[in-house]
Amino acid sequence: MNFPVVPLGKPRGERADAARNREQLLAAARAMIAEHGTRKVTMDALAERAGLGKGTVFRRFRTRAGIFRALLDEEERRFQERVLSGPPPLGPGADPAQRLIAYGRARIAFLLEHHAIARAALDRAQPIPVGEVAMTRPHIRMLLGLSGSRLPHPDTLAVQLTAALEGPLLLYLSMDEDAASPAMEAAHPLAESWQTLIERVLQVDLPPEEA
Amino acid sequence: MNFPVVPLGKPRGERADAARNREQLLAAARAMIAEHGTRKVTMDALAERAGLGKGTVFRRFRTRAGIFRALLDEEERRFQERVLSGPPPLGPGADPAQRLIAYGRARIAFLLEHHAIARAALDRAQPIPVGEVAMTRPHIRMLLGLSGSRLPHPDTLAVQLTAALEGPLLLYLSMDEDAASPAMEAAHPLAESWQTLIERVLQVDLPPEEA
DNA sequence: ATGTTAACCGGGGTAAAGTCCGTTTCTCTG
DNA sequence: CAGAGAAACGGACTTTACCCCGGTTAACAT
Repeated sequence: MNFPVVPLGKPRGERADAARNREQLLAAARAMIAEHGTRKVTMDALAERAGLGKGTVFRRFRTRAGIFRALLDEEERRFQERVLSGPPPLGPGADPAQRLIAYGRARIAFLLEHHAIARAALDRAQPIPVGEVAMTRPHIRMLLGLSGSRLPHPDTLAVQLTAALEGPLLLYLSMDEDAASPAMEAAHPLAESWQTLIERVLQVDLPPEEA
Repeated sequence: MNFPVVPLGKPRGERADAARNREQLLAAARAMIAEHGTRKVTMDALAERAGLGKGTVFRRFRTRAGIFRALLDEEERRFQERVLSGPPPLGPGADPAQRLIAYGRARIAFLLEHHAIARAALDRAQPIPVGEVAMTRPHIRMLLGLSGSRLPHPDTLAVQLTAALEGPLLLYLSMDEDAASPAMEAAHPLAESWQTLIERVLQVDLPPEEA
């Protein structure tokens, strides 16, 4: 009697065909976005392009926003790695204030780069499942805690700082579709302003040390 | 050769029937929201309830979100009046820091009260037309200017503070549909936290003077 | 190998947003 | 008051997100 593969632990592994199809769908979505922007990524078109049925697309991603969330998740994982184990000041090692500032800069760049996808990943039906696609709030929360600054409601403040960082790019800034050079112009003041915000909230005063 | 109608001046006043119908539509929408929540306000149902055709609904409001924007605009106007000409510290008269804090408190209460409509007014197709439905950003911008605090990028900072104030309620907090008592619980720390934010950004320190 | 089962596949079906265009209604002028 | 022109109306039409269900297939145990 030989032991079966993976006796338990996971309820069940993803089936091989399913995995293959998911890759095909994500690849097709990426291609369609590159060609025509997010607007043209319809469920029918995506299914046809990937050579699959419509039902399959919905089983994999639940909703249209889900596709973009999945796409974003990949990038997000890379980003998260840089934050969790990359070099300081983004990664561990620097002091909390500097890490917050560095995080803000990096996050703004990230959101700018994936702006179209990030917006399409929003689903007005449900609020953003904080901490799933977004690591921002818990990370900010942690750094606030490490900072040693006495803050009355750090959890709530973390929510508000998260909104201050991501909201402008998700909600308020226009920048529709093109946004190549105007993006860079918008990024700079946002990052500067974020630094000011952090310095004042943590009551530190770092000299402007740019790269 | 006689001159055509309305040489110039106004493009044209709104036609009487149009005005009447708009009122009917808004009233119907309000009733439907009160009865079944925003989810059940569909364009077809709204048209039927108001005794009008669907085309009419779309001409008036362009999009589904437009209905809720219109609804919100009315409340917003009332709110705006309190801010622009009401008693201090919300209205003019108090010092900028206190007004910012008061504005935040009032705004949080406002968004809490109209949470469902505000969320339904979001349109992921277009970003928020800043300054149209929302007076928040310009108001914050003005008060930052009046505060005398030297801030590097006040315009951008105003955007971020706006997001910090409105984002949590629009984007991140769940609170779906019911939110009567949990709402009040959520409101308090948000307001406290907003006060901290402002105090630190403006580098003032107001003693906790509660009502 | 092979039976069992749970997950997957596909495509046709529904509901709701948004568009079009022929028809009706208003309003202004003479 | 009559008539012209502009604006508003209405509802059928199109598009698209999302559901459903019968048939199929991969994974596992024996």
